[in-house]
Amino acid sequence: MKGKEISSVENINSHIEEIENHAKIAVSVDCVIFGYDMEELKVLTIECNMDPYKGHPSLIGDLLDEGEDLDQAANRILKERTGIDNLYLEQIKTFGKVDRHPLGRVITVTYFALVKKADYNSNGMRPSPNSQWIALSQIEEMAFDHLTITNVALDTLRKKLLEYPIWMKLLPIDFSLPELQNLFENIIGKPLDKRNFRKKILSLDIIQESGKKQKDVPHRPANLYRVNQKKLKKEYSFLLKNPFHN
Amino acid sequence: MKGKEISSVENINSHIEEIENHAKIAVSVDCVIFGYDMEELKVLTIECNMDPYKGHPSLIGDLLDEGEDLDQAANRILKERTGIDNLYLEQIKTFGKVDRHPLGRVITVTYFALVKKADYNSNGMRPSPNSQWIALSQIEEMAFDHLTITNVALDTLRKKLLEYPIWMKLLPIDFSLPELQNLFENIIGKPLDKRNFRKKILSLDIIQESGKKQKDVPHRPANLYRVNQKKLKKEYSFLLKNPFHN
DNA sequence: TCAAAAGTGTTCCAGTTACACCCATGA
DNA sequence: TCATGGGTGTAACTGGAACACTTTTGA
Repeated sequence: MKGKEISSVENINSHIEEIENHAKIAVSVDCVIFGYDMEELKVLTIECNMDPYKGHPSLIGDLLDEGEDLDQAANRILKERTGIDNLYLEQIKTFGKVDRHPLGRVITVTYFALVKKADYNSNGMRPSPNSQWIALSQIEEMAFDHLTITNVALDTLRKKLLEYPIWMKLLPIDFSLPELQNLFENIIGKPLDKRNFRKKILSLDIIQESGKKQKDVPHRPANLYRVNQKKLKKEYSFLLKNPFHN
Repeated sequence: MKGKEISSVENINSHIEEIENHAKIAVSVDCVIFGYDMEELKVLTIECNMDPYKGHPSLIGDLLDEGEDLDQAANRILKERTGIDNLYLEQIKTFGKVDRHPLGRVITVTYFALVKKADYNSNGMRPSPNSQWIALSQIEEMAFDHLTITNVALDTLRKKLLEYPIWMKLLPIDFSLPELQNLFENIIGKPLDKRNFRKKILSLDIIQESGKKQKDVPHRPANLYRVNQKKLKKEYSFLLKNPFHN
């Protein structure tokens, strides 16, 4: 029996092909925007007004424009919705189930972004009235496949958190070690030993004492730290700017 | 000064919007197909016949069809090009620079796949004549942004390799520890200590002696091992089937 | 002076690294 | 008997985990 040849040779990657006549598809970019208010990790959502998901929170996103790169689109969306430019963002995954959106076929490229909540609240912009921060622990359902997306984003964040000091993108300039530990516990989802946590973080040499202390707390005030910029530049320079990986 | 409201409320995720009239875009799925022939890690490529990349190797891919899920498309492409169904595959990243493809705008969702080369060679299919396996060490240029994609795939593979025994997807049923070590060294890119490597792998309890030995080698024949199916089922069941993460 | 949370060191264990010689086979 | 690569154990080191008391502030 003579072997059949594997597939034809014609291919988008090898030969000229009629791209114009081929199926084109709507592509959206959705962002899982994380913020941390010294208590809980939250996600910025907008209320969905579309059957069958009416009333459910959905992620922040938009359709990709013709002449727009993916990272550009993510940045545009973040700027539009938070008022902040150049947020830390990273592509997560692309979701493309045929029936994932009730309006028709839309595949979505997803990103996660990290926002300092103080910036969000104090830029002179008024958030759109039907958007809100929801604590991760409070999220039960979301529109479309957005709960799945949020969970994948959280997994990604968890992993990155242990590899790189991206937590700094969620914190104000001055922060305390207990606040940082709480952030970690929130994201990782389990309590950490205080002494071991401090030892670990301080050994990284990525933060330094600011000299300041907490004020007006009904207990011993914590020392405030800030990021060691030298170390940051030397070892994590990609955290200094918005990384365009594309 | 009264705060300006952030963005309008209308949005693909919140309100009904004219999807039909919005920009639609060609979407392709490209696969970085890895194979290992007991010597080197290789990638399956096809020769590009399109200016300005004529003659360069490119990845295996195709345009996404209207009613096709992303993972489905990846599977279809792999089946078409390798003759094998249900290969191990995982989504890597989506690349969407506006000018990445000379035929027009095409964003590409990329996957990596792992093939046992013996399967590829012995399924009665004749590979298409202009496709070939290229050793990673030999790859210098590729068409489009495929070199970038391949490098990202390799990074992903490197990380996964240390976390899960996905290397089994590259090896024949019976394999020796020196072969496995060589595979690791090939992917990680540096030599490993023989004793430590064996200790580590054997302690995972994921392989067991098959009782067989290498034949016709001009030196002491190595013991052949195979995967411990019980352990595999218990701890890595996702390796038993093609994982549809979407 | 009390309540509340901040800050601080040491010991133990497990996993990783470094390292050198004998063994089985075919030629 | 030689050349070639296969197979084996131990000691030192490193990083993580467990764990309890003292300090500082505001009320």
